[in-house]
Amino acid sequence: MAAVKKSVSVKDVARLAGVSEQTVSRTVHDSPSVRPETKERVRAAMRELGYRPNFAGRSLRRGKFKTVGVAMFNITGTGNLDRMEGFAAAADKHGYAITLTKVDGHPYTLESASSRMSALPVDGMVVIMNRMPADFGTFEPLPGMQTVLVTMLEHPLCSTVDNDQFDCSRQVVEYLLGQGHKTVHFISCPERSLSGMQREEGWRETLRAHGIEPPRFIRGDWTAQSGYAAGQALADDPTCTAIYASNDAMAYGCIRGLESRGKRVPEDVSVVGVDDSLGDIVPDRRLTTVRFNNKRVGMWAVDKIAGAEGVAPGVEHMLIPGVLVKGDTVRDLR
Amino acid sequence: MAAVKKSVSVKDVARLAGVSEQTVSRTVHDSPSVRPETKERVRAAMRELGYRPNFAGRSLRRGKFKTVGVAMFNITGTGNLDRMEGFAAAADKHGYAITLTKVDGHPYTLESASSRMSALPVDGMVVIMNRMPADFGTFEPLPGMQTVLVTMLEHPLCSTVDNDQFDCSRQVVEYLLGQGHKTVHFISCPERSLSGMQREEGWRETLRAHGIEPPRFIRGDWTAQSGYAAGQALADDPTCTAIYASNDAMAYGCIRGLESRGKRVPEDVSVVGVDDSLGDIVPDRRLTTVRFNNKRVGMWAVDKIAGAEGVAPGVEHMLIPGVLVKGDTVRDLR
DNA sequence: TTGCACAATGGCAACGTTAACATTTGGGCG
DNA sequence: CGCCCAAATGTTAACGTTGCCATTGTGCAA
Repeated sequence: MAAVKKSVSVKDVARLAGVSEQTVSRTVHDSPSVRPETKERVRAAMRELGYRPNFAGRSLRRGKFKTVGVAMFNITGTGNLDRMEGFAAAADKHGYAITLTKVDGHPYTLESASSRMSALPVDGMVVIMNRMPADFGTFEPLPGMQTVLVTMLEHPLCSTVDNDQFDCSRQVVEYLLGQGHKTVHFISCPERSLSGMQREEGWRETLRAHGIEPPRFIRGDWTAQSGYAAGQALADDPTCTAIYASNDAMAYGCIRGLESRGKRVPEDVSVVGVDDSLGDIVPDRRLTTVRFNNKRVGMWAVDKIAGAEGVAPGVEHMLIPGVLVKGDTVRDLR
Repeated sequence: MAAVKKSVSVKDVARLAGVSEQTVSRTVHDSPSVRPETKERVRAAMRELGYRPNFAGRSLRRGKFKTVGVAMFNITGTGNLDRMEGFAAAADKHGYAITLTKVDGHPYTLESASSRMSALPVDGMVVIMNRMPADFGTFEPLPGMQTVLVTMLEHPLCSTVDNDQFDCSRQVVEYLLGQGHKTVHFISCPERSLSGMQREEGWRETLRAHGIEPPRFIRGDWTAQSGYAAGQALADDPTCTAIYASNDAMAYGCIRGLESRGKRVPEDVSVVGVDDSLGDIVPDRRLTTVRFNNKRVGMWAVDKIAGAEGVAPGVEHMLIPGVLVKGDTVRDLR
């Protein structure tokens, strides 16, 4: 029969097995200094009572939680699922767990994420930044709580990791220029998006680095509808032979918008997106796009915390490049 | 200066503020029986030392963790992000946190999810089931650990919650029949998917309930490519005036496949999908589809655990219906 | 036979917090 | 002036685990 007591402790197991609490503890940790037959007796007692180690007692004793906290201002967001996959994979590897917390974005500060985490059982924390927190410059992580920010911006006190948005734009623009296009038009995104702004900057800077003055760009809102409108607007521009859209949805919308005005892709205009999110959704085309490795971003963040294991860890900044995936929406003009 | 000691405890604060540890504890919990000026003195000490309550000590004392564990076999999956949004929202409401764990799917058993959670600081757990676990019938939740399964199947010992997949198909089929279609063709999904199988069953049963023998259906693989092939195959079938696809990607692929064979949607054939996932991705169409409320599914699961608060909670089964979203891909034949 | 090394196990204390109970203090009232 | 009550604060113990050190038992060499 199961025990009546709420929770079974080492003490109960010890009593039943006729050994000391210490021997039970040693058995739990499979210490070599317990005789096999004793171990078996203890294990039998554990099974009979349904013993499972109490996390609180254990971490109180050890002073470690073996858990990494993840603070998100928005749970729903492109790439978050892959990042979580990375968090979970890295945590698993180190025997850690992940504690997830939604942080209210009013105000949008690192401080609010940090204080939200402070009373939770975590050894370190990861903050996913979508926008620019008001206190980014002045924020100090909690003492003893290693804090990793998921952002392309560098922080003096916190390690950071993110997709390399700037490099993403560089790859796209240089690829298109390499195909003989004289310039690259751009469909941007809402200004509040940090990663989008970095893509925009990468586009502009790369063109300039090749001596090309960036043309006027269109600001979309991430949706295919806005890409569609942009495509229609750009269809009449004779200088426009290549379009780079901030994400795949806008790129696809743009293609349809161009087609609605009689332009063909890629024969008349080349189009490139970002995210590689349409592979299973658009059946008759293979969009040229950039695939990020968000899982790796997530793994890096958790590795940084769980892998440190007491070593005083320095602040590091990691950028993970995306991969250009060539589809059938770009034409070689050469 | 910050303290040199690793962690600051109530004892340190008490010493600095010149009060007892108990008074510090009372201040932390804002007890009315501490004089305001004393409280202020204690708070000043806490600030100076950078005190933050130790989770392990607290839950050891209380015997509660205020945390719900979520076990997933696959992190990446349609709707998981929305479900997590729901988990986090409900947890927040009750002052709980969420601990996320990836469970190895070999073997794919509830037991492995359960034992993975058993040593973590959680008061209850949620398991997201994508497939049928080998031990579904025999599984017993850990004593004292309330377990909620996210699945449409009912379990004798665990509460369950999920989208109502059966009702989803019923809504779609009855809507199409109501528009005057004589039958509804179906594009299914891989057999291992529980929710997909339930959609298939709902399609079949609803047709039969209307005295219609279900036509042969095509098994897709969730991708637009498979939907495209299905659309091409169905284009030549004169009895096919309405197609119901197991998800939006296949529905969209199907539309393009039909169009590639000269059929127009909805003039010649009506098409309906499931998930409402293409709203921001397909610019020039509004697919008729079913929108599920995964956030509500997630909230229900966590509410069930965090809202119970010691009350011995009965086993409940909850199905959350989706909403049919009417787009422009269905024609009224009447 | 004694001494010694080593294997196996036990006793104790401490981690940080807080519920329950105990004590002190001050004020009002007869 | 003494009594009692309530407000404010203090003391103690316990939650479950495990590191450290002590103790016991066993076999072997001297």
